Amino acid sequence: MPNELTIGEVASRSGVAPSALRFYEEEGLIVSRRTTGNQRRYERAVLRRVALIQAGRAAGIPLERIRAALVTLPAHRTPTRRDWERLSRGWREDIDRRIATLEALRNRLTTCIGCGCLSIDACELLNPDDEAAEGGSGAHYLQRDSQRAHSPE
Amino acid sequence: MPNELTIGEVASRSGVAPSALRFYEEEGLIVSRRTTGNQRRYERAVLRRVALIQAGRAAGIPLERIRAALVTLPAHRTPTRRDWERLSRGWREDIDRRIATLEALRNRLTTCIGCGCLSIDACELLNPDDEAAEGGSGAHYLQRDSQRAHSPE
DNA sequence: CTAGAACCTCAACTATGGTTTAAGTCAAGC
DNA sequence: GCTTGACTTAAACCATAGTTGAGGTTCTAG
Repeated sequence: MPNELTIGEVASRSGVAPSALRFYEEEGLIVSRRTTGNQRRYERAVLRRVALIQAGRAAGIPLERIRAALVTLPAHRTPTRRDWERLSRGWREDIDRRIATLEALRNRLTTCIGCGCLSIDACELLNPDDEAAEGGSGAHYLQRDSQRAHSPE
Repeated sequence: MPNELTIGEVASRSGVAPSALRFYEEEGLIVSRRTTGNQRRYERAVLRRVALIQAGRAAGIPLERIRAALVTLPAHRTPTRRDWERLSRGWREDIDRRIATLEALRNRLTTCIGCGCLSIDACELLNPDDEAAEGGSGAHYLQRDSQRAHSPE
């Protein structure tokens, strides 16, 4: 059990491609020391950080926000509950907001499908502004959140 | 009340930039006829389609999927409940899956914050593979969905 | 000592979802 | 009839989140 890891080891253990790890390092999300031969060596703690990055990505949190959260964590020492609590609070709010947006949209879809309304023309999702336009834009109720995620598969 | 709309009218009524409307047309999500002077004129029905595009975008559904859904809708006639039902069923599943993923992550965050566990090292979110790596990748439980959305503000 | 796997850098490329810019055309009001 | 605003195209550009490829180096095993 080595206590320093090569990029390949981190990659296979975390499921993140070496190219992505290098990219995360460029972006300041993780760090590495270099061997005399200029190869990266990672502390085991980097696995935790990479796991957090993956969690954040899965939640649609932009890398920049993840980076901002990670810099508040100790780079070497195991994070304390306090560290972790601070970090996750912000993300929770984010996730809550995104869930709320999706649920609102889902409800609207359901209403539009299930409604016994005489005319589909009365549906607010399908008819943002069509008849009753009075300047401004339709579909205000759809808050676009700043989510982003990539399917690397 | 004109029954054909210029691109500027569609833009201001829908809240979508003219450049985006042209882009949607290129991508086959909407159509327009041209005046003798080569300017676009839109049927009012395009407003409904644009509203759907916005709804899909807000849900993180990729444009290509939205396009696929839209081609099943009548281009000119008002969609019937059947049309609409068919389209929205697929999206609902998508939204449900995305909500489930987010909720799973949120629960994990909450557990990790709230747990009275002796060591944060025991947390599965923070320790995907760290001690107990047996090949493969960590954080399997985080299904990355193919969401995408942009904040145009 | 040498083959081959794993690593290095840098630049270019991918995909999505558009915006911006340049150069020119059209439509409407005065 | 002319100015002004809205429209046209095409190509270039933006951000995010990486991947790919070329060309070269290092590490490890036999």
